[in-house]
Amino acid sequence: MIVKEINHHMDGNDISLAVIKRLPRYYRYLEELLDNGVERISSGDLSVRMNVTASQIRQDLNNFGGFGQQGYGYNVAYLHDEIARILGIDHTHSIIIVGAGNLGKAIANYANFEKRGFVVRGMFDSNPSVVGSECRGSKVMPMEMMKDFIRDNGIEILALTIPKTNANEVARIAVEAGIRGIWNFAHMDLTVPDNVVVENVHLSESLMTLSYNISRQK
Amino acid sequence: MIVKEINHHMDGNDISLAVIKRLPRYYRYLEELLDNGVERISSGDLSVRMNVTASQIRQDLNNFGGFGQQGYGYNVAYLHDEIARILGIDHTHSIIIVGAGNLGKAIANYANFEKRGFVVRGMFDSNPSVVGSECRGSKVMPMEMMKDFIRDNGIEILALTIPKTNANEVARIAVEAGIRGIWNFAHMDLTVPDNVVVENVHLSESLMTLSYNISRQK
DNA sequence: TAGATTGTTAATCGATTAACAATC
DNA sequence: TAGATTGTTAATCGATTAACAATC
Repeated sequence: MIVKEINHHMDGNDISLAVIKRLPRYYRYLEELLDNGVERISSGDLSVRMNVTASQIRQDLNNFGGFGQQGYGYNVAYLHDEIARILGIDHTHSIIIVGAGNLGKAIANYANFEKRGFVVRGMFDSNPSVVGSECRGSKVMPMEMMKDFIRDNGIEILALTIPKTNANEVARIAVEAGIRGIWNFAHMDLTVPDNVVVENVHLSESLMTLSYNISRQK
Repeated sequence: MIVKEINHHMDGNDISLAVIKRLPRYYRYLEELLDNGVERISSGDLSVRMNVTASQIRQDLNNFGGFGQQGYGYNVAYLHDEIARILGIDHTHSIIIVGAGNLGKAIANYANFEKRGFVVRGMFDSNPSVVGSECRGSKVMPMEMMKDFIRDNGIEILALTIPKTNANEVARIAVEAGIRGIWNFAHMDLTVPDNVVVENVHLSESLMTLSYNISRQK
């Protein structure tokens, strides 16, 4: 028996990546409107501010539900909170950082993440001379402790800021321990099971894209 | 008189962003093949390694030229170098970093960039207590010196690792001084002239995407 | 109510994949 | 030469934009 899929995508897994990648930007603009005391906004007004089409905004939002009202537009506070809920940032997430180098420390010290509910619960490093050092009020632990730490503390997210050499091995252990997502800064593609999410931040690739665009500029 | 556009896109500005974003990944895989002593590769073999279609690889590459040979495939070293040339990383680029916080320092210390020809020429910060401190062999300079420094040293790229409050103002000054591209880590959209390239790295947005995907995972 | 603006369908546009003749 | 594999055209698929009836 075929059940017609309901509109609001309760299964949630058929929304295109392009749409999902735009949600945080909507969220950022709504936050700003909220800070400026703006109560409501139409897709037309928002489209001008964000430099996208009003059509796209309405299409994107309607993937998740009808958050607006004809003749009125969208209530900023309400839409803001709905997007937070969609993004899963209406509750906290526990993170550990593996790799206590410059980048790992930068992320650990990044206050804004905590504001969004991403809480750094621990840091790990394989280098004995780094282990034990303090970073943002917590001591850097040795790699051997990672697996149990993930299990014991229900860690959801692993921020991976180590060279590519050991990245897949660390990922494998973290997956075994039940990690849900990996924020990958290592310069390689991780191999993980389907139920584990990987979000790549390949800084050198981003810089190469910039280089390309500069080169092609008249 | 209408001149039919030649195939290799000498004007260079009509290639889709999707293609361009894939180039650094091709480059990374070719580098790896090169390191492993692989001499030639077919689009079919590469497609298996990279988990994309062979068709896409051939289409992407043919935006820039016919780098392969029927019955043979692609010469790894040659294609590697050609992609480097396309990306504009066959020569060095001068960078300054504005914002000598954790992230700025992390980028400054990131040896891999130098390997790709991105050379950090200076760092700047508005905080007097940071100015003068050493970072990777060079002293952090006060913001007031940035404009002249860009001009005098022919700086191409500005890595912007400051809070959003002053980001647009710094960008404006850098543009006046002749900057070609901005690698923007600030949580906002910069407003720059058309001939200046902006590449955004919005870390919190990346983390929100990860959060979304975790939430939707069964 | 009249005007504004949504939600949603239809039309367009662009990107990906498939297919195959060309050719090494 | 025969087999392999490209470069490229055509077919398909998906995403964006336009249009407008529904409705607040």
